[in-house]
Amino acid sequence: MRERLHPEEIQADGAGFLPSLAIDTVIFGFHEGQLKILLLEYKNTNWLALPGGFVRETENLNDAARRVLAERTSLQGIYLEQFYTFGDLDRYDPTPLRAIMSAHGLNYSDHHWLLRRFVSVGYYALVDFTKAVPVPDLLADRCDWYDLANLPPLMQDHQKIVQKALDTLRIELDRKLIGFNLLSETFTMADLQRLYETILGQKLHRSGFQRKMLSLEILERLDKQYSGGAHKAPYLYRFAFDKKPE
Amino acid sequence: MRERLHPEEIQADGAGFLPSLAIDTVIFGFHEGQLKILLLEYKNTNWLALPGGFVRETENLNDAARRVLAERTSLQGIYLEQFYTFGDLDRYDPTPLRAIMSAHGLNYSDHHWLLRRFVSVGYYALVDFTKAVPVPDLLADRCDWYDLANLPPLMQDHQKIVQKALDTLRIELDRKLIGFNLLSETFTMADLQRLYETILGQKLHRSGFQRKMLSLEILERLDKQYSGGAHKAPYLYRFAFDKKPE
DNA sequence: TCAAAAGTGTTTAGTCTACACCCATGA
DNA sequence: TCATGGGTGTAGACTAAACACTTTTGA
Repeated sequence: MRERLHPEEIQADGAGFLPSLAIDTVIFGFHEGQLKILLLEYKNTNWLALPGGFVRETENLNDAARRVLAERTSLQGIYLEQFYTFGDLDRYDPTPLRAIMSAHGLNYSDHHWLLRRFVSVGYYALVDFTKAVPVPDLLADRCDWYDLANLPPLMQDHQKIVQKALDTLRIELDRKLIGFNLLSETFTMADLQRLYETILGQKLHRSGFQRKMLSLEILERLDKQYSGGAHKAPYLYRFAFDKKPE
Repeated sequence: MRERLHPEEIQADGAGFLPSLAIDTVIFGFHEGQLKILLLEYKNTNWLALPGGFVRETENLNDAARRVLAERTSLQGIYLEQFYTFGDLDRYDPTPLRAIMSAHGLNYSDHHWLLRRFVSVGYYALVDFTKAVPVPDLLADRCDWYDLANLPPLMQDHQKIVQKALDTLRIELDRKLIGFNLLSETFTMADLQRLYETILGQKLHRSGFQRKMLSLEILERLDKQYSGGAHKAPYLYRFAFDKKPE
């Protein structure tokens, strides 16, 4: 079921894939008050990059993005949104990829399809941190979460892609009620508020936030959660998909 | 200065352009209370299509869109925004293009690059209707404005592209103050309101609209316009770019 | 002086902010 | 019973909607 980039695909002339077109995904997670994204670390280099992939000739663009997402997180049915297509010429810098390929003991000609210019369609995904199982791709030896607030340098223009994804996420946050996709199925109002504050980068008023969220009428109140803390137990909530479809 | 698709480019194997990648532009204009878009009519067929083009190998994606826009409207420095990239498999229907090429007396093999699958990056542009000079491309014999409210059937998925462009325009309308790009340099408050009402598809309250626009502090009030009507003359306004940059 | 359109004032309703208060809970 | 976090109440500020009133213009 799981499909990966196979060696023969790397060596071939890109056959079976649409040429000059790539996909990059910014996969957001939320854990311990921190927004995180999934990054790949390439073998024998210090290059960090966004999970990406290519579009099969017989595959919808959006399906290709879903496939990339599923390959890296082992998750299906995740919130995924296309946000921008990056096509500047200065994206085209074969140096890192050549180094990565060398690290694999592969030395291709400068005309290898992976070294040519790509236009890349950017997607962002919102996943439940506790459910995702990061899986490296063939060229990488690690796939891990990194704090968005403290990102290491990224390959090519991936820093710019992350920034644009975050900008889009902030704008869409209240318009599309997408924040819930970053939490477990049940959560407290405080969890939700911490998430919103982290994404937006600003404090929100507790009582106002609660009222606003409840007024949307998309939250289902469940039993209280007895956390063991010396204070009133908070209610748990669940996002009720059916109550107000987008 | 003006660059067009030359015959040798059509006949060649797409050399010089990024393969499998296209650009489609939804060019909005506003005239006599109607939102309009520019469409191309192909020779000897009844096919109508959005102005489009391809990306040169040595050209930024956004520059390619600007080039396409300039070629069709003879305008520079126009508001242009990328809004979505369309990559479904069912976009791929070579029938219309084959018919168009036949109408030109050209009979190419099924492997001609124009007949292969394309992923298309969608842009929308907002132009001053009175300034644009529609210019057909090589394959078309007409380039004209059509009422958005009464569109004829379009080629391939162009109807869907137009709809998505309009959806985006509506969402961005107040967030980015982009409506002004559709009017002449000076306009009355009534002009502006009619434009907003047309884009949003709903009536707005006159006094509230006026106050809201003025409160943005981006409109510069000029002399009154004596229209000859038997009523109070309206002020002319100008959009003051410098007052509140985006 | 009248009708029509433009500009502004005013009343009202709704929403958001800030603070306050009470409740539940385990130490 | 105390401290702490959770839930709701409420007064004031701000914003938006609806309506009314005045002004300007040419017939």
